[in-house]
Amino acid sequence: MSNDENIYRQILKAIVEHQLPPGARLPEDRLSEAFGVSRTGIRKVLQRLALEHFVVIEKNKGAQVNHPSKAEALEVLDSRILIEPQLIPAVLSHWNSAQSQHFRTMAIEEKRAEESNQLADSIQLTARFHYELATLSGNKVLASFIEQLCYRSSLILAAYGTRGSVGCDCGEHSELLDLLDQGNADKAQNWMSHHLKHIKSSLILESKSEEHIDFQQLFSR
Amino acid sequence: MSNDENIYRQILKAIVEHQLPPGARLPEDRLSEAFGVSRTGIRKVLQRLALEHFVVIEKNKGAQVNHPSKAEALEVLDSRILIEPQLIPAVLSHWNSAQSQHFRTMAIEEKRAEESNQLADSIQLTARFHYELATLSGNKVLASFIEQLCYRSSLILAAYGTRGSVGCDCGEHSELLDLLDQGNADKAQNWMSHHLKHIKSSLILESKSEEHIDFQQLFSR
DNA sequence: TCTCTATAAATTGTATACGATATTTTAGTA
DNA sequence: TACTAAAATATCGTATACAATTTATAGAGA
Repeated sequence: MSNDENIYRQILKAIVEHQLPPGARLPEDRLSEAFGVSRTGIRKVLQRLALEHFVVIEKNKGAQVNHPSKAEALEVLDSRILIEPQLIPAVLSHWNSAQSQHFRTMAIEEKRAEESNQLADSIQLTARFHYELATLSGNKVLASFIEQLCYRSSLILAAYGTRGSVGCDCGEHSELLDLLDQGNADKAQNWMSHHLKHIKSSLILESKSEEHIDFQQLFSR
Repeated sequence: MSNDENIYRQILKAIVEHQLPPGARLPEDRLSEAFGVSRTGIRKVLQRLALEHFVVIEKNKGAQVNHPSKAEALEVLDSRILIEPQLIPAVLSHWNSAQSQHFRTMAIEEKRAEESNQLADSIQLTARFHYELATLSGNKVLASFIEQLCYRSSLILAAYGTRGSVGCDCGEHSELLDLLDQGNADKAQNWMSHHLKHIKSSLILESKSEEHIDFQQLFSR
């Protein structure tokens, strides 16, 4: 793996695992010092992260971890709701016992991580489950888009998630695997749809002081 | 618009309008000279274009216009087939006579450009029609993904399109507008699906010497 | 004439330099 | 003390420099 790619992944990991919270600043000097490369290399990965919406770069102000707007949060989830269930038929056409076994293992690890409050692992595994499932559809273009949306979802949960529930309370991923093992496309599709809608509806999007605080109104009597 | 953005759009335009054909090399010096900025700025936009799959950067070899593989071509079209028809209901919910008028105008310009063999304009307008329609769905995340897929489709047509047919022979975009004006979601959805499948099936993906030539087999008797 | 090799040219990768902009600190004044 | 202004500091944007690598060229030998 190239050095750039390595740096990219480390920073992305820190963001999606909530080590770098939304709004955290990412000064180029500090990062270049930390990774032992010049600012040139750091700028490259920051620009990539910006294109992928993980950080926001403001001219002459540098990069900070993106704090997704409510609208963005909903759009990301809606996108997944639109796409992921539709991938199920293609996934089923590649489904076999080896695949099943692989995903079972992942689901178990995931559950274990969640139960033992291993936040970082839990987040990673949840995203990977959805991403690898999308990969099984055979369409790499869509799969990598879904991958991005999964990671963005992790960031969204950092901003709007209910504390503790990283993934979903609505049952386990293993339920989906049961349906896939049965070859039941319709039910699997429905399950996926409900699953994502449940995550969406679990977001706390109320007040949360979106960007602008109206002091005029706040202090009027 | 920032200067970077300006350079980015100019190069992207040249690629999707087939002025820079698949495989064309993009040396940093020439570009920096042409745009009157240092290589630093050029590298930035080349890296962006690479992330978006419009160019391919090979270590120590620089950038060249991407020559999409057959698999990539099919995956891009399949992605559009999966998503774009699904957006119709949301589009319809925002549909009104002003929108209709706007798209009618675009469709007419598009037809005119195609009839008078204005390749570049024709390509741009075709992509814009689909992109702006996606935007009307209200989901910016999906819309910008569709935008990218539309531009990638232009590049794919440069590589695998039948000469002349930039967009679609299967009727006009105005047909879709009729269905939208009627508020017929099902038919509009079907139309979109058929439209994209038609474009997909019009690609010439035969022999075309994909990457590796097997001389062993070629000269065996 | 062809092929191989050595040299030269072109091109990219990365670091550094320096001016521009933003942020913080400090000093001064009401 | 509170507020403003100015200086100092931090940080970014862009150009340039130089080493590393690839590509093109030229010449020698078969």
